[in-house]
Amino acid sequence: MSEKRKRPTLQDVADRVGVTKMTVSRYLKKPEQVSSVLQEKIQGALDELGYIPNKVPDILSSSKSHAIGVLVPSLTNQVFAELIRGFESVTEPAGYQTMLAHYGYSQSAEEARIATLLGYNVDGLILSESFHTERVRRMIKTAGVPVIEVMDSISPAIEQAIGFDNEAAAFAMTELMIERGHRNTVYFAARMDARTRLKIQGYERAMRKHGLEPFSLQTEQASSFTRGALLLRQALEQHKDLDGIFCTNDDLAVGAFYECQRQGIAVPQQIGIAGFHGHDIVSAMVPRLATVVTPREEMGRLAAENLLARLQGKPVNRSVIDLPFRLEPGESLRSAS
Amino acid sequence: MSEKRKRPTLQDVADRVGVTKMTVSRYLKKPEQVSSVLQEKIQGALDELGYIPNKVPDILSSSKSHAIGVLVPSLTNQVFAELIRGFESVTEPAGYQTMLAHYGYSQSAEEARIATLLGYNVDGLILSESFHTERVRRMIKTAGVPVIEVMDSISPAIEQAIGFDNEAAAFAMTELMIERGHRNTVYFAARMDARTRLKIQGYERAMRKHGLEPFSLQTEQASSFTRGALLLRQALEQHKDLDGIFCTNDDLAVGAFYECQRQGIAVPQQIGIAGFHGHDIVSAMVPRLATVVTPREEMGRLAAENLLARLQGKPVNRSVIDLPFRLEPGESLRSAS
DNA sequence: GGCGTCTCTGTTACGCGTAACATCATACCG
DNA sequence: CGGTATGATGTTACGCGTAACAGAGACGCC
Repeated sequence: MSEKRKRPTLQDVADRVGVTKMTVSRYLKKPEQVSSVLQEKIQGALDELGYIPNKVPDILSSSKSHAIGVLVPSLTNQVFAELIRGFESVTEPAGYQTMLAHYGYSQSAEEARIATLLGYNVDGLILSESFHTERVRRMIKTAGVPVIEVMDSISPAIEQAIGFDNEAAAFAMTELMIERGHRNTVYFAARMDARTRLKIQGYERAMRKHGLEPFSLQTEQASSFTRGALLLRQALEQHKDLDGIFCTNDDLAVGAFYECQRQGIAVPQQIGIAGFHGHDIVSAMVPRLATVVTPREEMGRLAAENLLARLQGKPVNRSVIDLPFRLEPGESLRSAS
Repeated sequence: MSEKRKRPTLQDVADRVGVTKMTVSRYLKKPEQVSSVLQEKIQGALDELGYIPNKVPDILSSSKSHAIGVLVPSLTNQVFAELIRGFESVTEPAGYQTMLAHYGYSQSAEEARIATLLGYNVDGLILSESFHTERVRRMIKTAGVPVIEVMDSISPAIEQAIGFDNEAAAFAMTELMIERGHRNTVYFAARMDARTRLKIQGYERAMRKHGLEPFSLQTEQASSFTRGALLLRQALEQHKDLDGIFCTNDDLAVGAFYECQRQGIAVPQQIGIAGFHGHDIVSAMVPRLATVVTPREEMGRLAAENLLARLQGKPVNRSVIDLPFRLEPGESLRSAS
């Protein structure tokens, strides 16, 4: 019973039928090229042995793996789950397998993950970051695989970027808050990555434009509901006149809102709250929170479509695709005056 | 410029140094086995050419890919993101790459994904389901890779299961609700998978034990905050005496709670609410919701540790590992009388 | 009957990193 | 100095699916 039975190969199937493995291989790819007598016999042998196709030899000789490497900073962040869902809605029907890796917002980890993915001969790469080390750029160039950067419409891209304008989005929301009378708005940031810095820039630009003093609270920790509550308590201590908070993502905003509830602070009368991304929760809760709705799934879909096109040899037509965002005022900002 | 420069191979590096590729291969694995003169030269050539290690030939000849296939029904469900985080916290330091695939709760899709993953010669599989088609069982047996099923401590496992007892967890929470005076509790279910059915069984067993009539609302849709609100409206129409709802996961519970807020229904005085899993949000919100806290990350970690042990040839010591869950009463149930 | 054409199957070679074994030079020993 | 141990490098073969080409038989056409 314990003979280590090896997984059957094409040769095993061929031997059983009495043909060469080439004929079996043909049957698997284009059954009509094989005589009908053999078709049946081969299918029978495949079933009996339980043959499982092995892609590895073909990857070795053709260097095409039909797998795409997707790098995200974090999986527990809903944004990236939705991005991946959009991406796979295109790649999966096209027969591409996703190799997912995450790097915890660390550039050196990103570098290592890219090397690993290229070691499996992925046909293409999706990166969720717009700033990369020289080594990363070099590896990608050497490997010669198409790459798309998502999440930000930053130029110049390595080859192609698909995203939205984080700076402009933060600027627009900040202006909306000011317009609604939240002039002493504090920015809540977590996980200081490149995108967060862009958002802070947008926030600061809007504040300064209106003659206001920007003030941001930053933490290296990951964002979470709990973190939002902590930041709110911290902000109340440091900034007595506080009348608004703009959070780098919805989690912080939701957490901050709950803390307001606990402290008996009226939202939006005393403090206005805005988040970022437009996840399901901010529109489900009472009150609905203001947020910047970003095109997560569409980014994923477009990235997949463009990558597949390039795998078919089509050239990059637009090196930067800037998708629109949308301001959702919700009920957590004061009424327009 | 457009000469299609191929990715450098070990041979290219070797040629540049004037040795055979075997020497370069040795340098990469055990540098001390190569003379110090060559060490420098080889490193220089590696850097110059930007050599990227290629795992595929080795996978072909050794059938070891150092990759593990992880199958989850859905990525946007936070539960699985946390499971994967726990899993990778062990596999990543051990040098294993995760190949993630999801199957949208469809058995035929699961079958196809498993075949694809085995096509890449993954060294092991993690499945998030405890019920499988005969073909799936056969494929796994034929491929001869170790498999671990997570999310439920169901026996018999294909080989090994690591999870918790969904039926008992639902039973326990239902009893707690009854004890707290929520005797007309309705069960909210979504995505009718095997685990949901087990939870419903636990709920029904508890209700019947106390002479109460079970009543569950089910939808094939994915669960979400919005869905929880819809189900609450539906429940109020169909069940006038309703004084409690127990949701198959936290998302539904949170959504149902917000709908109570909108309708001016007092929680927990009029309706008690309980969720399932213990995500961050239910303990951050006001009031904190009752929930069953499940060991998501630990399941992932344990699954990884056990799988790695088996890849090193250790036998399965416990075929079913039953992890504890914990009832968190929160503030959304009436006080103990 | 001879020739081209078509259909089906077989043959050969390829991709590339590494285990296992072979070889060679040097060092060390009694 | 013969013999053996040691270290460094080279040689060979392997894994397995598939592209490209080759061959064989059947058929049709003039």
